[in-house]
Amino acid sequence: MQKQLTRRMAGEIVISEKPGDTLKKWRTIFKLSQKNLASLLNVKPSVVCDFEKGRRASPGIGTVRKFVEAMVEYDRAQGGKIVSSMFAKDNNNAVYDIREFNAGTAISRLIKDIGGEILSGKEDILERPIYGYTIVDSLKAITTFNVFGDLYGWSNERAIFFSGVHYGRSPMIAIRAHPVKPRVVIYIKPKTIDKLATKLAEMERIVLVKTELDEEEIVKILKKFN
Amino acid sequence: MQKQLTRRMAGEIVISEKPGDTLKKWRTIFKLSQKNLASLLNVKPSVVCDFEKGRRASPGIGTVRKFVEAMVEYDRAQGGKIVSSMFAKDNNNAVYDIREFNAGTAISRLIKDIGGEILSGKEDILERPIYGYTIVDSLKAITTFNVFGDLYGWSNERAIFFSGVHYGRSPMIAIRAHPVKPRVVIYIKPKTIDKLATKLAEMERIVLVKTELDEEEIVKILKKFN
DNA sequence: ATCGTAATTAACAAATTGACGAACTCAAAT
DNA sequence: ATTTGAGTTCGTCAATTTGTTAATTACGAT
Repeated sequence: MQKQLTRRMAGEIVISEKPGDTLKKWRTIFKLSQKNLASLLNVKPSVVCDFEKGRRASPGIGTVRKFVEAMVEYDRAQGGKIVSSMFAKDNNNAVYDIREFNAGTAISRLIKDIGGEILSGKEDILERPIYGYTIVDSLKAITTFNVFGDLYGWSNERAIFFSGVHYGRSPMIAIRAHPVKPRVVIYIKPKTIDKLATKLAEMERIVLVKTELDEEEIVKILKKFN
Repeated sequence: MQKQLTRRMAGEIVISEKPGDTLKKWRTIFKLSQKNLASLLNVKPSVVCDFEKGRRASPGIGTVRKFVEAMVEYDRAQGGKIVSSMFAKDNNNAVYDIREFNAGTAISRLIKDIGGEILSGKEDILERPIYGYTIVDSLKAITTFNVFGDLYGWSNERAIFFSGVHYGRSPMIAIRAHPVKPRVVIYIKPKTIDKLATKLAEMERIVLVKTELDEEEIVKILKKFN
């Protein structure tokens, strides 16, 4: 479990636009001051600061490893609270399923196969292809920070399924606010549909659909797509 | 999805005992020669080799980032086959089961619990911890291209179970050829054991074991491990 | 107003990286 | 028998990193 986390942290730091910021993020998650962390690493606090501020553009992997391992080891010595909470969070992840298709699939076919009802979307868009989908719990998606980064696979030409939808306002507002838009939004068993939701969908030229199938059934059907 | 993979690759490289070997593992997964990769990176092939061979103890994260991003980007330009196959766990039926442990488990305990018989492996290795296992059908593993990417989960410190083993030559040869090695190889109900298999295991310092339990029973037992 | 703590910045020496190119091994192919 | 391709090894050197010390800023709590 620790090893898994160190890998994830390291990967995140390496790929981050601003490795220093990511480093800092983790340090604060582990509730360490620069001084504390520095002493764990047997270096002066200014070194920690230099890395966080990006003054060293490309630190060595040895440095990164030392940093993440020191933090995880420190937590373990304290009882491993942070690390295990990290994995607890992972279990109630907002993303129920995410997949890419190998070939494009027409939107109309997807809708037909899942027995969807179109709430908004002109016919000319319906034959456009999509290349994947994401199923998210709408509430968790909004409360969990950062999910939006993970919502889109490598193609934005995709469908996003929202479960736990009441009126469908919040998900569409979130999409409206986000710079990258999906082609299709599908509400899973919504209670009712707010007018604003369809209006926003029209403005964004997004196909809005509702279905009465649950997540499990949808995944089963979409397994056939490739 | 690409980003997820780049992070995972980067994390694996950074935390690896031998970053160079891990780098090489990924290069081979992406079916690139050193020359190919070098040209993607606008460097000379010897540079790639130096990193794979670990000439630099602690390469910068910029280097790691360049490497993994170049590979993923290359794959994307080719249609994204490798990356998407990485995420398609379901249609790869060569893998019967794959799991990570939360804590390390001594090799000796694993062997005892599954009633394994040690064919090769010195005592000093038996107390080493492993962090997960993979059960694969040996024939399918070899005929299906790409499995080797999926064989290793998060940790290389793992056991690999092979089912459908005749003499146990091919699986060991495959392991011999692959840059990243498991700690333990377990043959499920082999007919007989070829001498070459044990010899290769010794050369690689891999614990080679056979068991008469079938896949189902093994999974049941390993469920208790965490 | 000042104290203490946390964080930032600058200047600097020693060590290491990142890249090249030339020479080399080892199979496999011509 | 030689050529080609893939990979390895290593001397070299500019650029960068790693770490130190010391000075500076920022900010709550006295």
